[in-house]
Amino acid sequence: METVPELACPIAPVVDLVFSRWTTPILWTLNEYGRQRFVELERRIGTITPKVLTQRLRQLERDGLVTRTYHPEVPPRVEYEISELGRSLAPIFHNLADWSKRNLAQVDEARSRYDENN
Amino acid sequence: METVPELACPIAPVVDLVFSRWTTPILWTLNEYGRQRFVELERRIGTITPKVLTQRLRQLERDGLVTRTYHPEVPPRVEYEISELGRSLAPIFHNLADWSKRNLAQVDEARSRYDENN
DNA sequence: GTAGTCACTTTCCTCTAGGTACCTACTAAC
DNA sequence: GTTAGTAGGTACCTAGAGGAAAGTGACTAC
Repeated sequence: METVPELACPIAPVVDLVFSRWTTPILWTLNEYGRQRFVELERRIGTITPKVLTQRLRQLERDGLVTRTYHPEVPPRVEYEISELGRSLAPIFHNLADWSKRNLAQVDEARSRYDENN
Repeated sequence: METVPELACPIAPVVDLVFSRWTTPILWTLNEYGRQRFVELERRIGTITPKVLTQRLRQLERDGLVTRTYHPEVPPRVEYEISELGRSLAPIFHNLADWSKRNLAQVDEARSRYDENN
């Protein structure tokens, strides 16, 4: 009998790692469009603020899912790339996209049904 | 060029659905231990409060991932069960557990390396 | 007549993630 | 000399999620 929530659910740590706020769009974009600069990420994701993007990128770098390359030029140039470890998540992302395609409509139906009956 | 974050990342909706706070432990527990009552869930998950458990269960029921059965007895008895739609997520959970087993150590190593170099 | 069980509900409170806005150094270009 | 551009950093503020604690209703057992 464990009181620690991590042990009640073995995937809790990886969920924290991969599916915390903003990390999915960042990893997805890096995986989809390859190595790119800070502003490119910012524009592609669209609604993220630079402060939060920096925070999340630092965290992902620390976790070894993203590689940061700093070029000391003027103006400065920094490139972000998904690491090999990060790329190993691609099949899971693919599975999720697949599940989404197949079942998201059922979720919408369930919601409509639930809302009709209050 | 889309500014909507959902379109920048096709799996954003399913991430919101499945990996928002507390939903993973709940779904995992229901999938692992089968149909069970409110208090059983509460005890197994351990640190969740009744208020939040109710909220999350309602949401999962609305999304069609969980089935709720109310028995009008005294004291009242309510049973929760994972739905077929919910069960279709099991392979994804399995993949995550698998990835976790294989790669979580590398994440720890990456963190140690990062923290050493400040 | 009081305590206990269950599945919540309600009220109040805290805490922190995230947003806004502004600042930084450095140089080129106008 | 001022404007632009990059990759952030910093200070301040707010909304909302979530926790704590107590209440509820209906019945039973003691």
